[in-house]
This record gives sequence, C-alpha cells and structure tokens, in this order.
Amino acid sequence: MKTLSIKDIAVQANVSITTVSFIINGKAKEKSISEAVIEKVEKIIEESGYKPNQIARSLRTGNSNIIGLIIEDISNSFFSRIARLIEDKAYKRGYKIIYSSTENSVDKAKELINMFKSRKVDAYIISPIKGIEEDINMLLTDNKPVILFDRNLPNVDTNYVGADHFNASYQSIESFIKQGKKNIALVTTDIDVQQITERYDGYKKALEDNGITYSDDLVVKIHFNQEEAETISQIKTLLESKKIDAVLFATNYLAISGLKVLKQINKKIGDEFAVIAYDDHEAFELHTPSISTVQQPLEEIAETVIKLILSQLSSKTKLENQQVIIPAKLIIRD
Amino acid sequence: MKTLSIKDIAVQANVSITTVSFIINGKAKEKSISEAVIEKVEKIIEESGYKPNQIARSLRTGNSNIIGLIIEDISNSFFSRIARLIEDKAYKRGYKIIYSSTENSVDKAKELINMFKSRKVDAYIISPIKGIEEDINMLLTDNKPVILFDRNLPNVDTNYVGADHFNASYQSIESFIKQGKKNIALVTTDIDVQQITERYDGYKKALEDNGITYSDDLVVKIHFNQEEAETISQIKTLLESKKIDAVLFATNYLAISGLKVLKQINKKIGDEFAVIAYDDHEAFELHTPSISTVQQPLEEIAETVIKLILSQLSSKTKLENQQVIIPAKLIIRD
DNA sequence: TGAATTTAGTAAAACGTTTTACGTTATCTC
DNA sequence: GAGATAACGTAAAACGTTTTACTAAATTCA
Repeated sequence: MKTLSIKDIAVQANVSITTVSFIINGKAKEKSISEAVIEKVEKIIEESGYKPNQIARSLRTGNSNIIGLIIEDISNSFFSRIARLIEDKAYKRGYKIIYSSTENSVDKAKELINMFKSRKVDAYIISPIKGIEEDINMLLTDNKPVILFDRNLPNVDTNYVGADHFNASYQSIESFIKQGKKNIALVTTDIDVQQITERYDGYKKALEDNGITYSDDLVVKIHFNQEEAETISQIKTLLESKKIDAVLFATNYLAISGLKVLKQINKKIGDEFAVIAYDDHEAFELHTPSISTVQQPLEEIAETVIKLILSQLSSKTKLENQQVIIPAKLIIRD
Repeated sequence: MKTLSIKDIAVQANVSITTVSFIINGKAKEKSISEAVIEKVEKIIEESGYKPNQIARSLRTGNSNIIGLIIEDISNSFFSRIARLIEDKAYKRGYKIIYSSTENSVDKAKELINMFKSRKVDAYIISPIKGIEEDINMLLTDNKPVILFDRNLPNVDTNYVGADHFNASYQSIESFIKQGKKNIALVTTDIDVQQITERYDGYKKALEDNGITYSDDLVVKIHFNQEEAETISQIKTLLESKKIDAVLFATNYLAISGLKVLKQINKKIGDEFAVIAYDDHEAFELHTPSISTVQQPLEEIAETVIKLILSQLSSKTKLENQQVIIPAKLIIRD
C-alpha cells in the first residue's frame, strides 16, 4: 500500500497540488480559494486519512518542528524529570523533542549536535559540557536558538537557565554551621562543569565567611564515569577515617552511594552527624531519617526554557540573550 | 553562511554530484571511481566539514536511521533506565532514538504513532496501551518493524519482549506464604494492560494454589492519573484498617507511595509485616529495612529489543515474529 | 463601456539527496 | 584490427512538499 501524497489528493479532488497545499496550511482564505473547493478537499483528506510527509516539508521549508534536547544522562532522575516536563510543554505547542544523552563525552556531544543539525532541528536545549563551545557557537552563527540549562559555558554568548547553585550550596553549609557542625565534608565529582564548581565555591565561601578553615582532606572528588563500587569505597574511606560531623553531597547519585556507605558502616544520621543531598530524589524523603536536600525548581526551569525557545522561534529578529537564575530551595527534613 | 550541499563539493572537486554521492556512500569501488578522484573528494569533504542533509536523504530513500520509542512516562525510572540502555545500544549501531511519553492516553499514543510515521522512522519500539491495536496493525501492513515491550497486546501479531510478570508475582506471593503470611494484600493500578493483569493473576493463583481464599477487600486498584495525595489516602485506608500481614505493590511508584504511608502511620516492616515491590528502585535498597523487590532484567530486555529490531531492519524478508519472555528476579532483602 | 481590480486558481521551480540508465574511452581477445 | 568488455564517470529523474509568479474570468468603477 503506497502511502498517499498530496498529489493523490489533488487528483482525486480535481484541483492542483498548489491548491491542496494552501488548504492544508490554512492559507486558503488568504489565497482566495472558494469555500466549495476547501470543503471538497478537506473532506477527501479526512476520508483518506492523508497525512503530510514531514520529511518533504522539512526539506522544503528548512525547519522541522523538532527541538533537540541534549542532556547528560536520561536515566538520572533529575534529567528525566526535566525531560518529561519539557516534552510536555513543547508538545502542547506543537513541537516534538528528540533527546540524547552525552554521557559526559565531548565526542558524543559533538556527534549529537551534528546529527541534530543534519536533521534540521529548529532549536537546541543543551545541558553542556566543556569542549563543545565552538560547536555551539556555530549553531548560533546559523541563527538557531540555543538554550543552555543546568550549566553554563563561560565562552558562549547565548541563553541560560539554571538554579542558583552557589547560593544553594552556601546556604546548605551555613545551615550545618548553625547546627554547630565544624568538620563539614563535601562529596562532589571531578567533571569540570559550571554547576559543579559553583557548588564547590559555595561550600568554600560559606566556610570562610564563618571562620572555618577549608581543608582539602574534607573534599572528595569522584571520577564521573567509574563503577559505583569504586565510588562507594572512596566515600567509605572519607566517612570512616575522619571525625566528620556533616556532609554535603553535590549530586543525587553521589548521595545515594553515600547513603549506602552509611548503611554499610552503620553510621547513623542524627544529632552527631548531618547530611544534605543536592537534587531531590524519592529515596531521600523515604529514608529513615529523611534526608535534607537542595531542591531544584524543575517546573520553573522547564517552563522558562520552553518560553525562551518559543519566543525566539516566533520572533523574526534576534532577541536579547537572557540569563535566568532561579533560586533553589533547601528542604530541611526531620 | 549557507550550509554546504553535495553540489558545492561536486563543483569544488570538479566532478559530478553522482560521483560525490557514490563516494559518500561507500559505493565508489563498486561503481569504479578511481582512487585519485576518491581521495580528492574525500579531502574536500574533510576540509569543508560537509555533512549530508539527512532530511533530503530520508526523502529520497524513505528511511531515516531513526527508531521511534513510545513509552508511558520517561520520568518513571523503569522507563528512563530502559530508554537509556536502548539509546545506547541503538547509537552504537548508527541509529538514533526519538522518544515520547504517552501518559497512558490513547489519543496521545495515536498522535505519536502518526508523527513518527510522517517522519518516516524505520522501526517502532512501543510499550503499548489498549486502543491502539489498529494503528499498530497499520504499521505492520506498511512492513515496518514493531517491537512491543513490557506489555503485550493480544490482538496484534508482532514481536514482544517482556518479563514473566505472572510468575514473578506468583513467586512473590509464595514467598510471603512460606513466611507464614495469611492476609496478603495487593496494591495495583486500574489500567488495563497486560503486564498489570498478569501480576494480578499471579497473585490470585498463588493464593488459590496454597489454599488461601482470595478476597476483594485485600486488593486496591489505584486510578492511574490521580494525584499522589489521593493515592496515599487510599493506601492508608487499606493498611490501617485491615489485619494485613503482607503487601505486594504492583509498580515501583505505588510502592513509593506505600512506603510513605507506612512512615506516616508508623507501621514497621519486619516479622509481623512484609512488603515486596515490583520494579526495583534506588529507594528500596536504601530503605530501612531494605525492601524486597521484583527486578526486571532491564539489560536483557533492552538488548533483546535492539537485537530483534536490527535483525528485522537488515533482513529483506519478513521474519518470523518472536515472543521473548524473560524471567524476572525476586530479590529478597534483609 | 472599457480599464482596473478582485477572485479563483495553477505551473513550475526549488529544497538536497540517491539511483537508474546511459555515454565515453581504453583495454582485451581472437 | 574489429568487436566485446571493462573502467570511469555523468545526466536526469525521483522523493513530496512549499511558494513564487503567473493567468483567466468575473466584478467593480467612473
């Protein structure tokens, strides 16, 4: 069964292809097609179930109604929740999402950008990594809307939406200090992206401002792509050997590993020892005791990203770039 | 900056478009293009950074190297983990994934299938819902490979990959019974999909086989799209009022809500009261005490799905449909 | 009434590829 | 040395749309 084309409809309705095209695209009035013809054609389209070939459309118009979403890892709940929200909102406005995970590999990220480019996606939503600045700049010279989120790139001049990582981290540490904690550790990753370094900077600054000397011994940087067993053993070393009385985990998956360690070594969270995790996770609320977390405003981030994209897509002229920083919320539990 | 086309390359190399096309597609040898020309053209392509326009390619060839993935909800960790695995494996074989969530809406599912169709995706991976049988059958008459996973549709004759939900459920209940439990509840959803009814049937059969009378009072079916607060209150009613000594939760998100209830009403899991959750979740291992779960073989499911897809895509003839049922694993914790 | 305008519609080019069918020359075979 | 084959390559159609520039008839206007 050959699939129908606009030509088949035209033949059946005994009008030209052009006329059908105008009707499909809602330009019938403007192009002064008579009511009678419009109805006839629409009826045929309806009955035959004809659907325009989007590929041909894209080839001709140069756009696709598709937005490309590039994230670190769709199986991380932070990203999958954001993806769902973005998908949802985009869908309501007639846009589809293609997504892919970079797994923090520069090569894969570059490849993804290329693939999206050759598929003519209309806009890009990227949670970027260092090393792809040039590729992004090429998109920008192509006049494609690009929104970075979660992490910013210093050398790229475009839109950015993200949480205020520095202050969230700062406040977390301050809350530890107010509880009288003195030996506050930080478990973070070694990937060199802005939102991670901000969390680190917030940690450091909060200590300084409160007269606590920063010590490298209390910070462990976990290698991104390693096995969880390795991560667990590194965190275990930290938590066992030191007289640490509080820990901030810089990502939710590090916190998960950390909680596993605490269970293994039977170290209890309570008055003697406090924990805060960055990025909420269902496990944290359920944990006994509940784990305090820094909640990113997912809904707001997604909404802002989509709003920026759409306003750019609908505007003829290049809009002013925007940097939207949304406060994160420290949720103290138990 | 206009983007380069194959024509620009041809002009620059002073050969025909055809020749460039043959070289790009590795048909140079076969079409007896000389080594010299090949090298020249490849050099120009390399230097200019030319990338073929996939849209034009798709229009001409009728396929896209894209696989469409339709799932219930990308923010559910079961699906996001499967998606990540599938994406990964597809990517290694040169295929990209477009995904979208149905949110269990028949209309949205139909729309998605249409959109994928008009984008000429090469194959479909679908975690289906009732009501889209006809749409899927149309894909099949179009000779597109379709793999259903997680849930099967009785009236659709195609490939299926999923876990053995009936037995997993049966075994869970049996393990309760072996522990001496008598009043075993089931918390499930009201969506009418195969993998959910199988879990229900396994529950019922295990009770029967062990001489325990089934009671409707011990089963609560949660409406799919409702607010979590509502869900929690329904589960609370169940767990508070009955002398229940064990519960099987039929999905991970129901189990999460259930655990929240237990925390609220301060009911402890232990010798007196046992819990098993379907589909693992990070929260379960961390929970105190750890929660036993039915683990689906994600890796195997993803691998099998991709294997089936690829063998169909590379085969000229229609292959025999396969139904792959993979055992799930009951993990008893603590 | 005849020029101008409006109404109703169409032909054909263009988007960037792949692929079929064909055209030269050079080489081989006997 | 003539016919066949191989080597090297190309022109042009086709994929299914959108859009520009156009035409022919009907209506309006003064």
